Amino acid sequence: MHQYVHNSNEQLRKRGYRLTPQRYMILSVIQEAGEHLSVDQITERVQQRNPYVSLSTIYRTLELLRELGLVRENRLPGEQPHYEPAEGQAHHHLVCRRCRAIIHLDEALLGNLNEQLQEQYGFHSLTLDLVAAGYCDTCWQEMQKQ
Amino acid sequence: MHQYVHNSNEQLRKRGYRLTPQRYMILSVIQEAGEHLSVDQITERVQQRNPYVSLSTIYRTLELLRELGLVRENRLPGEQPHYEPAEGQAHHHLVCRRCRAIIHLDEALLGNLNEQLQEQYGFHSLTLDLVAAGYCDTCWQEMQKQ
DNA sequence: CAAAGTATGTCACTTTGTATCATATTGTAT
DNA sequence: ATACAATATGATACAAAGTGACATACTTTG
Repeated sequence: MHQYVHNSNEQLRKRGYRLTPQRYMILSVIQEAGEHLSVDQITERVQQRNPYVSLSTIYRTLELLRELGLVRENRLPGEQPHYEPAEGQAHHHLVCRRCRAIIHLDEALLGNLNEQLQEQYGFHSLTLDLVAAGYCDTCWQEMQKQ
Repeated sequence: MHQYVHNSNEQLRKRGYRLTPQRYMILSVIQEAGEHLSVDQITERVQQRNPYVSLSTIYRTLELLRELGLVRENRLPGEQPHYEPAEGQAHHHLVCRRCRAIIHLDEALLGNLNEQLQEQYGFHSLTLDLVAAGYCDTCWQEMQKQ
């Protein structure tokens, strides 16, 4: 079992939940994808392994994993929600409001902001997601023409 | 006309759009609310002024204003999308994954990151939205007990 | 005024997400 | 090992959120 799934198992059990085959599949799918996945994509890939996993389970599981901080839920403006493993502490996106291009930014972008916020507000196990929305240069030029 | 709505009018016309009564009402409602509003709340308040404004128009308008960068669309995990005037350059939230409490953070939190990103990636009129998700101290304590 | 471009309202529809509940699985105590 | 409680799933129906198509209306321009 991969470290991420293994660790997820512990997190689940600590809170009285179980790592069922369905949850295992969902975690694996999210872990193995190199990119963030939509509910649709997750469903598709899970059902390739076992077509009888129900949509309810997928929604319930994603909600649970989100609450436990095991998956990160990205909700960029004008996009479906996407899910990815919450392995790092941060994941940042630069988005064009016009063409909707998405650029992933460096995790380390915000320095030690994480620790700062935890201290200042008494929060725990923080993850940071920055959404920077603007116009890419191409779209900007297009817009100026009009 | 308030400065924000006035400026929105210019932005719209520059791109060949009009500030119709419906758009004016929607902008005003968003501007006058001290907090960010859901589609529901916006609809309710707009229809108090004129009950014949249709839902389609509200969705279409929000999408347009978002694309023009006149309203900011916040999509926090486990929350409905919320809208607020995009007057400042940034708006940051600290969210508890368990009780879903939301704390608004200082606009200036990220320093000159805005300018940095614009230069580095050639983006224009950037707005930054940081979502910091974790557990508030109360929830954290609760969770440890189990 | 006429024509073109822009915007709205209505309604049907799709998509996305939720609630309920019977059934199944797992964990715990005896 | 068995019985019981707790947890999890699948199915179905349902609710909520959002979209598309199109006829009508309003503005702008000439």
